Formats: sequence, structure tokens, C-alpha cells
Amino acid sequence: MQEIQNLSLPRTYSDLKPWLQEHYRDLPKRLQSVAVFALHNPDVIALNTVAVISEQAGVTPSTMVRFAKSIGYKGFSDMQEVFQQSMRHVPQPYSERLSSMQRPAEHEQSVLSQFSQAAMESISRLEQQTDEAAIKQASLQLAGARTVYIAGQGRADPVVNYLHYTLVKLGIHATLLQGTSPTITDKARMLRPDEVLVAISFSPYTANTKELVDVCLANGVNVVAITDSTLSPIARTDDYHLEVLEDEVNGFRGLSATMCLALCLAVEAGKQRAERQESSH
Amino acid sequence: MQEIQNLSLPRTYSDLKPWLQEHYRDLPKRLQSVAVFALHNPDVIALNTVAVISEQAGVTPSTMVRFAKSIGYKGFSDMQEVFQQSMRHVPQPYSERLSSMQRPAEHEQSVLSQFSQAAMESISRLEQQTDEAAIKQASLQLAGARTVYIAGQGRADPVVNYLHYTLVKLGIHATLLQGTSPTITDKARMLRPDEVLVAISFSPYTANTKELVDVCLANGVNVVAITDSTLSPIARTDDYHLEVLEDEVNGFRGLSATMCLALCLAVEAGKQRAERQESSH
DNA sequence: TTTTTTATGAAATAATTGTTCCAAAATTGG
DNA sequence: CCAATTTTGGAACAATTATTTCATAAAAAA
Repeated sequence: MQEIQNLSLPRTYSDLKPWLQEHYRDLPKRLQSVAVFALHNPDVIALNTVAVISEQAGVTPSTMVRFAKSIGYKGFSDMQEVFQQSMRHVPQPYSERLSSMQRPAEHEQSVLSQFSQAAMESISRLEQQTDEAAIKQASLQLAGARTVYIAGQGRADPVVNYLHYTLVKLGIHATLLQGTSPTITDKARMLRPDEVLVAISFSPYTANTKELVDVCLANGVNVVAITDSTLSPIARTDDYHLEVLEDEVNGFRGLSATMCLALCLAVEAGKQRAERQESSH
Repeated sequence: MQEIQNLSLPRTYSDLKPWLQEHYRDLPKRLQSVAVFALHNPDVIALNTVAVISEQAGVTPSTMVRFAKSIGYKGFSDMQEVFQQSMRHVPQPYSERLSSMQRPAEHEQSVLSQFSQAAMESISRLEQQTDEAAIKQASLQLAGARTVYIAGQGRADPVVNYLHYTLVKLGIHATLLQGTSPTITDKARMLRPDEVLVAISFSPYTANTKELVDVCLANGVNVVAITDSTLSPIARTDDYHLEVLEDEVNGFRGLSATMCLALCLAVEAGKQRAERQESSH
């Protein structure tokens, strides 16, 4: 056995990674595959035993040990420590986490603190003021629909995106409803009563989204709305309406609470969809 | 020795946490301190041996084993697996996540509460663990760049979207870098050294984004990375790297903390851009 | 207070895990 | 093609780690 080098053996993962990327070509075949595996699955190496890791990597335990040694480590365990170290998240002091939420507001708060606290405040309000039943009803609509169409512009766009992504992952058929004013309204006319529209809109409201909602309601298509106020033009008494208010910091509004609500809606819909399919057997 | 209950032993950390919060009062003194320690340092339990953990927790190894058993686990190792699982970045299939949610909620928490608390926890951690200087350095890059290119796929897409939207609103020239694998890499080759790439990526990591980063670094283009772990393949020593870890609830990870970070980055960049223009008069 | 029960820590034990060794296979150089 | 060198996998071995045991201390009940 021959060590490639141990002049400067990487003691941190961020040192090890570039080293591997540069030198793994010089390693034997099996050891190369281990290197590739290590770069792609560092968490597997950090959390498992040689037996498990080597099986996943498609090599024998011996090879794993050899790999560690060829880099210059004392053995596998020695190398594993490096992987574990980079996975360890800042060791928390023995002080309570909860009390840190209400520490005295400093005169000069960092931008991060300001936005973090605004976000947490918004989420906390969302949790307290939102009726769980409202989410359930809205999600029932999504779960029951053949296709879920999602619309929203500007600041709502990331939410639209996220909701779409999550619903699709959960096996619910969802489509983005995007485009320019005339085009999108035409698309909205195509919706059927067994489909549903999720409209996401924040002030200042675009006339665009309102038109969309009107078209759908006229055609008997259910609408689930997410807005920052019941005063929103798209808010109606006869639809499923969810409200989320984001705190502002110097005129900037985040989306943390909104994203949280979107995730709840999607997961709840997924749950109901799953229950539905179970009972149909 | 007497087991408190093993009627429904928590098989995931997100189930175990509320269980402990509710029942730890009923445990013996030493076991209580272990419970508190476990809630505050889950990563320590996931990554170390009983000897190390028990020393940090200020108890004997025996106590550690007893603690695990008192909850209902077969032994310490059995319990440790649960902690490790929550640390593992490989997501379970979505169908499994839902089914784990359907079983009777013993801690009777609404979906909204669960996700809200996870989001707030994540934001709190972000605030405490993120170095303000790291954000400042990263935002300096954005402020100084002629054009900011933003890339990311899948779950990162809403973040990409939001960052783009906010930067543009702040008067910073930003462009989305989207497309299929070969196309996007070609686009990346066009970047100049006075431009900057913001790469957003979460595990499971796509080789795609990594390629992008490599191309840019090779061309002397600065890269600002946002990931959920320093273990990410796109994390390097020579770039500007921001880490944000979202708590999971039954396998679902939100984006609340990430959105908060993105907003901070954008606003900070806007601030520095404004200062820069002032001083040029 | 005394008795009984429960909790705790130190040490012995059992189990698991990492490591080394060596023969066989594969690769390389002549 | 053959010999020398390197690489590889399996099994024996050594080390570490979790677990159990048991005597003692603390707490609760009588």
C-alpha cells in the first residue's frame, strides 16, 4: 500500500473536497469510485458504519479503509471524523433557545435580525389567527380537483412556484397559469367546474388577477385565494380564502409566513388526497 | 427499571421532540437532564458515542441507555438512529411522508402549528448561527457586479425567483439563469469576471448546479452560494457561502428561513449599492 | 425511623465495528 | 507473453462501543 501524499492532509471537509477533486484521478479504480461516492454522499459517510457505507458505495470495507489511508488518514474512523465535523452545526451553549426569542431590542439591530424577527412575528400571527378549518376546506378543494391551476404575479410568483412544485411532488396535478393579461384570461376560460384555481395576490393588487378570479367564479370554477388582506379585490364571501400578513421592515415585506402557509396547504391537500385513495379500495 | 410508555414510540425526531416536551417532567432527575440535553443538542446525539455524549450531558453512559429504554427504545443505538435519520439529507419518498402524517396525532398539533414552529425554529437558528459578515461580503459581490445571474432548480426555484424579483426592484441588474443542462452551462460560459453568479442548491444536489459553479470559478467569476449544508458539492472555500438549514416536519422542508436570508442578501446589496453611488458624487 | 422501592454509577460482559493480513486477481512494464 | 508490481476481497484479529449486572445510594412509603 502506498500513500499518495500526506504532506498536508485535509482536516476539514472543505479542504478535503478540492483535494479529492484534484487527485482522485491518480487513485486506483475502486478507490476512485469511493472518492466519487464520498463527494456525492458526504452525509452517508458521516452517519454510517464502514459496512453500510462500503455496501452503498459498492466496495468492500477493506477498500474503504484503504481509501482513508491513501489520503493520509490514520484509518477510516479518522477520516470519518472530518466528515462528521462539517456536519456538526454550531454547538449550542447551554442557554435556552426559547428565551433568545425575546431578548431586548438593541439599538442597532443587524439586517438579519430585523428580517428574522419580522418573519417570526408574521409566522406566529399566521399560526394564531388562521383557522385550521379554513386550511382544511381549501385543501379539500385542491385534493378533489382534477387539475389545480395556480396564478399570481410579481411578489406572489415565488409562492406560485413553490405551491406548484410541492403539489406536483405530492402527486397532485397542478399547472401554472402564467402569461400576459389577455392570454391568461383566455386560458382561464378553459377551466372546467371539476378543476380549481389558486389565486395568490398581494397589494398593490393587479387588475389582472382579479379578472382571472371573476372569470372562474362565473364559470362555476372554485377559487382558493391567498392574499394579504380580506380587502383584496379577489377576496369574496363565496370562495375559499386564506389571509397572511407579512410584517414590513423599512418598506420591505418578506414571504416567510406565506411560504409556510403554502406548504401547509399543499401538505394538507396531499393528506386528503391520500386518504381519499385509501378509502376507494 | 420502568418504562413510561411504549404504546406509540416515536420513530422520527419530529415525533420524538413534542413527546419529550410533554413527558419529560415524569422522568427521574438524571433522565430529565438527558431529555433537555437531547432537545438542545440533537446533532451531538446523532454523531457521537455514548461515552462522549453522556460526558457532555453530565451523566454516565448507563443513564444514557436507561433514558433510551425509558422512552421505549430497544437501547441507545436504537434511539440514536432516530436522531441520525433527522440529520440525513436523503429525503424519503413523498408517499411515505404523507402516510407518516396520517397516523393518529398523539401530540395533537395541527399541521399549521407544526410547520409554523418548524419555520420559526429554522429562522431563529439562521439568525443565531449566521455570520453577519458573511452576508455583508456576499452582498458586496452583488452590489459590485454589473449583472447578477441567479441559478437554482427544483425546491430552490422559488428562492431564485424571489431574489431576482427583489434585486430588480432595488435597481440591481439581475438575470435568471435557467434552462436544461447543456444550455445553461453554455450560458454560464458567457459570464465575465465583473459579473457574479448566485447559486442556490439544496440536497439532494443536482450535478447541474455544481457544473455551473465550476465553470464560473474557472473563468474567474465570483460565486455566491446558498445551500443547506457546507457539505454541499457547490460549497467551496474560495467562494461566498451562506448556509441555511430548514427544520423538517415529517420529511417536509419549508423555505421560510431561506426566503428570509434571500431578502436580507438583496436588501443588504441594495444598501451597499446606494452607498456606492452616493460616494461617487 | 424502618422498610421498601426506585434510581444511580462502576465495572464486567456482549456485541459491534474497524483494522490488518494474506492469498488471489488484475494491471503494468519488459 | 511472461514476470513484477499493484490492487482487491475475504477472513481473522484487535479495538471500540453498547449493554447488562450488581452493589450502593437516594427517595418514598409504612
